[in-house]
Parts: sequence; structure tokens; C-alpha cells
Amino acid sequence: MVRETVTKLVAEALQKIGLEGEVELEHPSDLSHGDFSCNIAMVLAKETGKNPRELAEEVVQNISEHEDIEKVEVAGPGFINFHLSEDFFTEQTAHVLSQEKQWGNSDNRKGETILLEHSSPNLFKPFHIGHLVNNSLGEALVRIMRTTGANVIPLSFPSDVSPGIAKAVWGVLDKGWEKEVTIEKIGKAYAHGVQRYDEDERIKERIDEINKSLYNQEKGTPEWEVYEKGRGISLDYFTQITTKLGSEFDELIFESESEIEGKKIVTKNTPKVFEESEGAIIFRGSKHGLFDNVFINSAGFGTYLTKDIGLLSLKFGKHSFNKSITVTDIEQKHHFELVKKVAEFVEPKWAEKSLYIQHGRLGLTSGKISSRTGNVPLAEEILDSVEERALEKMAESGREKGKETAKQVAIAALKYAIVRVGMGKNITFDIESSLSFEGDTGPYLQYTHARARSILRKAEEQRDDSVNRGGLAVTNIERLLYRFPNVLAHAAKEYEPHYVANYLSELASTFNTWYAHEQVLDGSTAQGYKLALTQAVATTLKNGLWTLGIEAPEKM
RNA sequence: GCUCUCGUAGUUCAAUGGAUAGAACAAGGGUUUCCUAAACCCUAGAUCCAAGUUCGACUCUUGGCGAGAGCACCA
Repeated sequence: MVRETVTKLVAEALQKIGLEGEVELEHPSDLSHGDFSCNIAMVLAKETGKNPRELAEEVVQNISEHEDIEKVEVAGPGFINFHLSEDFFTEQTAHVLSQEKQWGNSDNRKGETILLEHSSPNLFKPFHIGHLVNNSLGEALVRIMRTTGANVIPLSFPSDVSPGIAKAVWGVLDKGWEKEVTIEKIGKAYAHGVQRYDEDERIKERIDEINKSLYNQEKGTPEWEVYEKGRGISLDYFTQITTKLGSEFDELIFESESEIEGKKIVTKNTPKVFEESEGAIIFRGSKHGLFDNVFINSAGFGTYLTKDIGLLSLKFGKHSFNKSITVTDIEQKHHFELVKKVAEFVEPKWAEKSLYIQHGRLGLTSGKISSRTGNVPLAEEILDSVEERALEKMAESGREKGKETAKQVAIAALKYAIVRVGMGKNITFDIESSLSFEGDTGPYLQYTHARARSILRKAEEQRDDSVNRGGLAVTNIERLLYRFPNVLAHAAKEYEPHYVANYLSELASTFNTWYAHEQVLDGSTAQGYKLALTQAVATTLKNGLWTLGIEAPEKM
């Protein structure tokens, strides 16, 4: 809102001196450069043939006074810097407190409905740390979008038919585990099946048979029984872990459904869009700058391309929405380009409304991750070991141990390590150092919040939500606080949760510096306002962490 | 080979084309009679190379060099 005010003032000033241009504002990275900075003078200097600094001066002289603005000055090569007024900041603090849980929300996307697909599991395969990336970013996007007023429908697309699943089913049967199927055994059975498939021609044939019968949903066979049981266990496991991580899905759409749906579409559009080649139905992506790939294989089953086309059809059939967003691994980038290209031919609306976002891969310093080898750190194992460290830390600092808090800290450490980097970038995980609790980490943010809350508990009724600063000069904390809603809106617009993470980190660090130099409970006339400020930081951290899927405990 | 990402301190990451390239970890030094030291303060340290566009380039263009991913019946 202040942003609009400042933009308008500059535009009016330009008009007065007979100039025109698109006014853009930015927050200077250095807080001493003011709260907003405008580069318009440098942009217009060339076409008017004037010196940028002189032009900037001229603009500044024509900017009308406003209660929210304390001073405007020209700096550097011709920036116009705006310093907001003390009254503005004071009112903002009161505003934050009055908003509480709503603080940060905007209505940029009010009225929009968005389908957001993420965390799609491969059933019969373990949920390893790679899946954590997709879940953390997907969930963060769901929540960030919600703060902008959108109606977000989170959904997931589990793979419940695939040759990989046939391998796992065979593995269970071969090991004789059908009576005692567990999620761990399924993981091992899968690795076993993968290995034996390549080693033995007869086993390969057997697994292919199983695959066929599963695709055809032939019930009553031993493999179907194992399949049903394993599918159920895998789904429970998926629900359990995503719930633990803070995700809920409004709907699951299964590949077994979308494969059937997709095949109908592909068949109907052959040879219009698709064509036959070597016994399979393919799409000539190479004619469109992409690549050729199989949609229905020679055995008559839809590949994952067909499944994704079928998924589009199901989504559009069941829901009415403005946009469908799918969050996946970067490796699938070309795959979705092809899906989108095909959609353009089959049903252009599908392509227009679909957005496929890719995130980077997670690499370990100790090597690459592959579920095929079976020896991947599982999400839960890592979570448990980080939780263990959190408990140790609590013991060290002599505070009461809290199992629940330790769990929240562990999740924060993991999620924050993922969510703090730009969306498309690969993430390198050194398990030891990436999951520390110090510095730019999730626990650091939680700790800052807990400290703030601790002061407030101690102060109890002494907080003063009125606007009496008691002589306190404007702090850097306040210069950051009011930006929060814009940060969220920006993150939503660009699909970049890390903007939120970086902002919170800066806010926490600014607060901690202030905290180290300023006694909050000092009995001065400013105490009430300092407490209000402390609460405003706590609220911002809590709401911000929430959007990242991270809890903010009261004590730690 | 073709298509697409990405090269920033020792390491992991920031920087809507803007001001002196910011943090954190690791290294070295300091801070606890005081609200949580999971904190704070100080020191040292970086844009792969070469041209070009621009008032201004880590960012855009081209060419090198280097790393990764995807390219027909796995997802």
C-alpha cells in the first residue's frame, strides 16, 4: 500500500515536469539507503539528454509531501531514495498485532482456484530424501498461494501401476514375504526384483507376466493379493509421512485410473495426433523441436506420457479451476514439455491452463541418490537422527527435553535446507552441515521466535499495543516488518518459496542483533512499544514459517 | 551428436539490469552479575575465461572451458 503511494507521488512529480515513464520501486538492499528506491531518473536521463543526478533533483523537488514519507533524497548515480516516517512504522507495528494470524495475507489471487499437484509417490518404493524436496517445495507453494487469497486444491498422483511395481510384487513372492508384508520389506523386495530382472531371462519373463496381469487388473491371483496388500501399505505409509510433514491432499488421482483414461484419448486421436511405429503408438515430438516417444507400448499399456494426458482429462473433468500446477523433479522437464505439446493438439485448453514447475535434484556429498540400488537414506531415518540431535542439544543447554519440539526442530532443519535455495537449483546435502541448528537454518528461525515469545511470557500484561513509542527511534526491524505481505505475494507470483525463507532469515538476524544490544524489559517508557515490536516479529516469523511448512514452538 | 540447466569466498547458498556482490558454515579473535549463547560482535576470503549490448552486467547476447540432466516402449 505504501508502495502504491510512493509510486503515485513519483508519477505525479514526473507529470509536473512534463515527463512520462514507468515508475518502478525497489527496496534497497542496504537499509541505510532508505525504504524505497527509484531509478526513473537514470532511465529517463538519456532520452531527455539530462544529467541523471540533476534530473533526479528536479523530480524530488516536485514530489508532494505525504505523512508516510519523512524525506526524499538523491543518491549515488541518480537514485531517488524514500525514507518512510516514524508514524508510518509505528502504525505498521499496531497493524501487525491487529492482524495476528492474518498478517501477511493479501487478496492478489482472490477468487482464483488453483490445483496444485505435488509429492506424487511411486507406490512400492520407499519415500527417500529426494521426495522430501518435492514435498517441501510443493507444500510451501500450496501455503504461499493461500496467503494471496487463492483457493488451492492440493492433490497427488500416486503411481500404482508400473513395471517397477511388478518387480516389487515378484520380489515379495520370491522371498516368501506375502504373509508379512511391511514397508521395509517392500523396499527390499523392489531392489531384489530390479536386480534379478536384469540377471535372469526367465525371471524377466515372469515379472513381465505379473506386470501384464496387474495392468489388466486380473484379480484372485497370488500376485494380485500381494499387490493389493502392498498398495494399501504403501498408501498408508505415504499418508503417514506426508501428514507428519504437514501436508494434506484433497484428492488422490491414481495412475491406474489415468492410464485407462489416457489410452482412450490416445486411441481416439490416432492417427490424427499420434501414429503407429514398431508396434507401439508414438508421438512425433521431433516434428515440433522435441523428441519422439512412446505413448502406448507394444504390449498395449499406456506409458507415463499417456498417464499424464489421462490425468489432464481427469483434472478438467472433475474440477473447475484457473490453473493447474504440477511440481516435479527437473529430470522430468522434457517429459512435461512433450505432455504439454500433445495437449495443445488434443485439447488446447489443457495446455493453456497447465503449468509445470521443476525443482532441482537433491544430491548427497556422499554420492547420488537412486532408489534402484535400495541403499538410499529414507526420509524418516534422517528425520529420526536429526531429532536425536535436537534432543541432545536440549540436554546440553539444560532445558527441558520435549519430544514434540525435537520433532518440529528436525523437520525445520530439513525443510529449511531445501526451501532456502532457488527453485530450479540442485541442492547439495552434506547431511552433517546442512542439518545443523546454527546460522541460516530452520532452527535458528524457530529459536528466534521462541526467544521473543519467552520475553513476552515474562512481561505478561505489560505489552502496549497502542502507538506510544516512548522515544524509541525507528529500528531496522520495522524497516523489514511491513514488507512481509509483499514478500509473500512476490514468492507466489514467481513460485519461489526461497524469497520467504531469505526474508525471514534477514528479519530474524536483525531482531537478534537488536535483542543483543537492547534490553526489552527495562522499565522505560519505551518498554511497551518494544514488547509490541517483539510480538510483531514473533507473529511474522510464525506466519512466515507456517508458509514454509515449519512449526514455530513456544519454547525450545 | 541433439535439446536443456548450471558455473559467485575453502564449502552451502543470496543478489526484480543498479549503489561498496550479501549471508551462513568452516578458520582466527572476542562477548554471559542482564529478557533462552541454537545468540551477538570483530578479522580474513569470491562473480570460470574472452568479446559485445547498456548511463550501469553476477544477471542480457555470442564464442570458449567445465559440471549435470534428458533424448522409444521405466516413472
